[in-house]
Amino acid sequence: MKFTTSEENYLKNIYHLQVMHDKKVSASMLSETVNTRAASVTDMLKKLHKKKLLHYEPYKHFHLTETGNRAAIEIIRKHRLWEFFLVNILKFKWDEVHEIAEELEHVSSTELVIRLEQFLGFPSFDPHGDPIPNSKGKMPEQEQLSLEALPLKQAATVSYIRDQRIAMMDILAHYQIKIGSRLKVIRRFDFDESIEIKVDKQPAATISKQVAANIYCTI
Amino acid sequence: MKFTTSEENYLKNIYHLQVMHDKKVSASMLSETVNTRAASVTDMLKKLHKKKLLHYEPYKHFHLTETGNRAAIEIIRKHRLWEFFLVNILKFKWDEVHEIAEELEHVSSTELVIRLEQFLGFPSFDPHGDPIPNSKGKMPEQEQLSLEALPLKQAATVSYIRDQRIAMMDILAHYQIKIGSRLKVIRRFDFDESIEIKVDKQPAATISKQVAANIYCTI
DNA sequence: AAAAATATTTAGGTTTGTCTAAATATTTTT
DNA sequence: AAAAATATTTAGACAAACCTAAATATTTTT
Repeated sequence: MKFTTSEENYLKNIYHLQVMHDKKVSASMLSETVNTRAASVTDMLKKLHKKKLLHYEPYKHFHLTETGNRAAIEIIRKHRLWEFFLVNILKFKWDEVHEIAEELEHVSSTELVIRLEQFLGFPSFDPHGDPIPNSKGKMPEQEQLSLEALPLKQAATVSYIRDQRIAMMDILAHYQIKIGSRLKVIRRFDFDESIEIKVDKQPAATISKQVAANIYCTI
Repeated sequence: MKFTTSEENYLKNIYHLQVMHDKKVSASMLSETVNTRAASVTDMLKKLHKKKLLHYEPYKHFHLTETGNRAAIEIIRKHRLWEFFLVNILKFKWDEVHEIAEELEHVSSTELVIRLEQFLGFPSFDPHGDPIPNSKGKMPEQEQLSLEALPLKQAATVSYIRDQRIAMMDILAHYQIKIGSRLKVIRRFDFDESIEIKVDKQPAATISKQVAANIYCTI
C-alpha cells in the first residue's frame, strides 16, 4: 500500500505515542507531535480509519490496526536506516541528520530500502541508539549498555547484571537497584571513576567503577 | 529558495525541453512531459513567472530566467548524483533507477547533496552518460562517443571527427555529415559490422565500421 | 451531581495542484 | 486573406490537507 507523506507522518507519530504512552493516545497529544491543529487531526483520524489503518471512534482513544502498525514500522525502519547512512557513510554528526531523514523516509521504493540495508550491513541500531526493525518489521533486542557507557542524564532501565555473585547482590540490595529500576547517571568523578546515579525516586548515590561496570541497562 | 515538488518538476522539464528544442518551448510540449493537462500547465507557468523563475507572456513561447535555470540545474544535479549512487553503490541496474531518483531529487538538504557528491568521488557523468553539473551549476564537458559505441536509436550530435584526412572528409561530405549534425544509429549489421544511420532529415544510409569509428558525437 | 474546564468534533474556509469545458489566439491550410 | 485546425487561456470545480470559530462531549473540580 502507498501512503501520502502526511498519512505517513501521522502513522509514525501515532506509533511513537502508543509506545510511549501504553496505547492511550489522544488527539491533543497527536496534535502537538504532528504540529497541526486538533481539528485537522480529527480529519486525518477519520481518513486513517476509513483506510483501516486505525481503530477509531469519535471521542474515544484510538490505536493503530495491525496494518497501520506494520506501515508505521516500515516508515520508522526507513528513517533509521537513512540516519545510519547519513552518519556512518556521509559522515554527518548524529545531531544533524534527523530533519534530512524525515524527508528520505518518504521515498517509496521497497527495493531501495532493502538494498540500502544490505549496503549498510544490516545494522540493528541507528546513531541515536534506536532499534532498526528488519524487513519483516521485527525490532532487534534493545542494545544493552553498562553504566560506564551510559551517557550522562540518559534515563535507562536496568536489564542485566553481569556478576551475579552474592557480594554484588548485596551491593545492589543496598542501593535498591533491581532489574527494571529506572536510573540515570548524574555525574562522573575523574579521580576514582566513581559515578553518581539516581535510582527511581531515591536520593542520589555514588557507586564505584567496578559496580557500574556490572550493571547493564536499556535506554 | 525552496520549491514544491511540483514546481521542481516543471522547472526540470522546461530545462530539458529548452536544451532539446533550442529555447522554443511550448505549453503543449510541456503538458506532455509533465503529464498534465494544458490548462494546469498554464496555471503553473503563471506561478513560476510570478516567482521570477520564468520569462512568460500569454500565448508566447517561454523560457527560464537565470534563477529558474540555476534551480533546474540543481534538481538535475541531484537526480544524476542519486542515479550514480543507486547504480554504483547500491548496485541497481541502470534502467531501474530513474523513478527512484525522481523521488530522491526532491529531498531538499544542500549539505546532503554536497556530501553525497564527495562520497561518490565527484562523478562527472551519471550511469546513462548524462553530465552531472557541479555545485556551481557548471556542466562537465560532454562525454564523446564514437558511432560504434552509440546506443541504438539514441539521438546524438556529431561533435568530433578523429581522422581528418581528405578521404574521410570526402565520405562525410557524401553522407552530408558535419559537426552539429543530428543522427542516430538505426541498425547494426553483424556480417561486416556496418551500421545504418539516419542523419538530420535525410533518408537512412549505411556506413562502414571504419567510418563509424571516426565519428564522435555527444548525446 | 452540577458547574467549570478541557478535549474533540463539526461547519465552513483556504491553498495547491489538478481537472473539464468553453472561450480566445495563433498558426496552418486552402 | 479567409477558413480550418491547433494551441492556449479562462472559468468554474474538486481533492488533500490544512485553518478558525463554534458546537458538543468528556473529564475534573467543587
